[in-house]
Amino acid sequence: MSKKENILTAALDLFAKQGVSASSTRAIAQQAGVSEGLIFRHFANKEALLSEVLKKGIAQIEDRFETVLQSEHPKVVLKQILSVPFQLNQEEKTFWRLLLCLQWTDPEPCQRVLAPLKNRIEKSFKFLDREDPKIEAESFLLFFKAIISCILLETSHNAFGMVNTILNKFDVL
Amino acid sequence: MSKKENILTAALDLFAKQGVSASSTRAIAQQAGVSEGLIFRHFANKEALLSEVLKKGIAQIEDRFETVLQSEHPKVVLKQILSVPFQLNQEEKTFWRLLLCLQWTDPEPCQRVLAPLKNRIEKSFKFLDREDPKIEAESFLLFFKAIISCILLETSHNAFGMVNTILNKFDVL
Amino acid sequence: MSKKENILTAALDLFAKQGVSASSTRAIAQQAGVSEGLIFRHFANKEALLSEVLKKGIAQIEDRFETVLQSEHPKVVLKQILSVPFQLNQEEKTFWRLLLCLQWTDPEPCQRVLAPLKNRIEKSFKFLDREDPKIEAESFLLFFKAIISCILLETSHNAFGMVNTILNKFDVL
Amino acid sequence: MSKKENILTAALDLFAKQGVSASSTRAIAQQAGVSEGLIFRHFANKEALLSEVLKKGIAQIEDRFETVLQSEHPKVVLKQILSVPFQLNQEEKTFWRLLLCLQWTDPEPCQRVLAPLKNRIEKSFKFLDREDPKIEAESFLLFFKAIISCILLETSHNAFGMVNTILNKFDVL
DNA sequence: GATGAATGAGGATTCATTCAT
DNA sequence: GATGAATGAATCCTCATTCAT
Repeated sequence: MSKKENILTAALDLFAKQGVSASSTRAIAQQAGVSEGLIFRHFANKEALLSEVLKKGIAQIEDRFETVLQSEHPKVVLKQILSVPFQLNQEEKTFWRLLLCLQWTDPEPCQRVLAPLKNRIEKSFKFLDREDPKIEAESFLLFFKAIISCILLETSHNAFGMVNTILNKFDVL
Repeated sequence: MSKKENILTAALDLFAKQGVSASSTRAIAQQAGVSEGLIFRHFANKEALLSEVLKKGIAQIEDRFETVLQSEHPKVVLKQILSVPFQLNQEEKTFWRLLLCLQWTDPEPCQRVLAPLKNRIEKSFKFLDREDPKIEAESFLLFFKAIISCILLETSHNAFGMVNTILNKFDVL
Repeated sequence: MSKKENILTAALDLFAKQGVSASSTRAIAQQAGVSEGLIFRHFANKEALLSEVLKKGIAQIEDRFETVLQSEHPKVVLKQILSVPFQLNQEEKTFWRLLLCLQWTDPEPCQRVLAPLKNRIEKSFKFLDREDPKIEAESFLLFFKAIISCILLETSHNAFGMVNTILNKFDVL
Repeated sequence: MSKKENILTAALDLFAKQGVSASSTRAIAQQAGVSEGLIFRHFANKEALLSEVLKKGIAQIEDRFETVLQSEHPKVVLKQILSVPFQLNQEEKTFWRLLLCLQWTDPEPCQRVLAPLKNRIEKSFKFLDREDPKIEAESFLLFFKAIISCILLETSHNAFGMVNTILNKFDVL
């Protein structure tokens, strides 16, 4: 792994764990095993570093969805979506944590990630001829975000049970 | 309003808007119209200030729930709970934002606030003789949090519609 | 004890223990059981407080010497002088500590206290017809200071033995 | 001279002149011709800076004694020891001032420096078959400290005369 | 006489960032 | 590409001191 990648990884990790402004460039450099100066050779400033972290993470998330959302069957798609939170690897989890934590300061990245998903969900509910597919979709997406939060925060022991309950209530099983 | 209260208000505001570590005591003092030193005459340090902000906010939230959860009717209770996000005044909104933003660093305060609510929800679903009231309750609570997030982040234009959808799906209308 | 005296006592104590600049007026007020503002009602500022502490302590020391230096016999006088370090009460010890600690910043108070003593010692050695009474006196005074330091710092277990050795060497037994 | 050494020199100087807590890091930086931040890149904190100042100074003092205490003759050794205060260069003087000033807050460094000296003195008096070499040694050491203080504080015009008087009284000429 | 709220300057320390090498 | 020394502004916090009560 190149040093630049080390920096990106360390930054993601610390940003997600402690928040952006609580993560000093010094701490990032240390965790990356790199001199502090090097950060600024690769990235114009801390903000640019955050941008690259986000860019990289968003790409990863889009990959994940691409592999998962290949079915044409609307119910399968919806089930697949709610299975995503259980398939995340460590890096993806960390990145989602960053997205969700960051949204209170800057909601844009999180929305950017969720926008295509929302379209896809809405399309699925339209396919299923629901009365109000827009609201169904919004609610479903809300739950998607909530389940990820729940898993990342380890709020519940039974996230999987909740997903089934919800799928049932949304009648997509 | 006493200067101490000014400080608490300004701190809540900035903490919620920018996060705790991005809110300098100087900025808090400025917004409170107070000298920076005064903060540390009233609070041992920034952390203690945060603690008091949380304490005050939690008390307010508990008040809100107390007035709202007086019905004995389980369905009424559940409906009332999901109506809370729409009744919040500005200060309550700000405090919820702080709680939800903070949970990624320190989940305890948010959990402390939600714990009694969860019990109440579970009791309601038991009353309603649901098959698995625990999971129902957890899912319902998840939505509660999600709806508040949604309102605070202004993610959707139709939070109210979603609440109705959810209430419907949970069969509590 | 009046509050003003409380302040003086607390100030002496802290000044002697931690040095003047390391002793905050807040700490002094606390230890005196008094509000911080009161210090500045009784003393113009911290420096004036120090002055009064010194004034009071110097008076005490002068009292001590007055009672001790009444003999006309030169050898008795010299022995009496070296007995003083063993007769100090707690407050006097504390004040000597302040004097000796302070002398590295401001040697004047210590010198003011020792000047009359030096004259007395010199007179005694003149009485004893020593060859160079001035030097004898200076050396003797040096020992006096050193013995007090030694007792206050608890550097030796046998300060008393040292005094006898010295008295012997100065041939005043 | 490297900037780190500049800082150490400036710190020694100010610590010795004004005491540790009265010497601000800003003042140290100014006198060292260096930014305040640099102090904390080289030393963890003010206390660590003091530690290094002490470490460096103690090494210098040990050097001084090593070159001076080479004789086997006990009387020569004792004379040499009392000659040390007159041979100190400016930096050594400053450091002794720090040691002696500091001992009222933290006696350890001064004792650490004097401990080996005390042993050496005691050994010398044993060689000379004195009745009570331990007490002789302690008294002699007391005088050594006192003479240094006297020179640093410029209390007397005739420190040299005193040393001869004492050497005489201790019968080591 | 006494308090406690209040201040603004200054305390140590950390920050993001630059630069010579 | 990579380092580590260096900076100055900003951090949280403490200081001596003032003032209304």
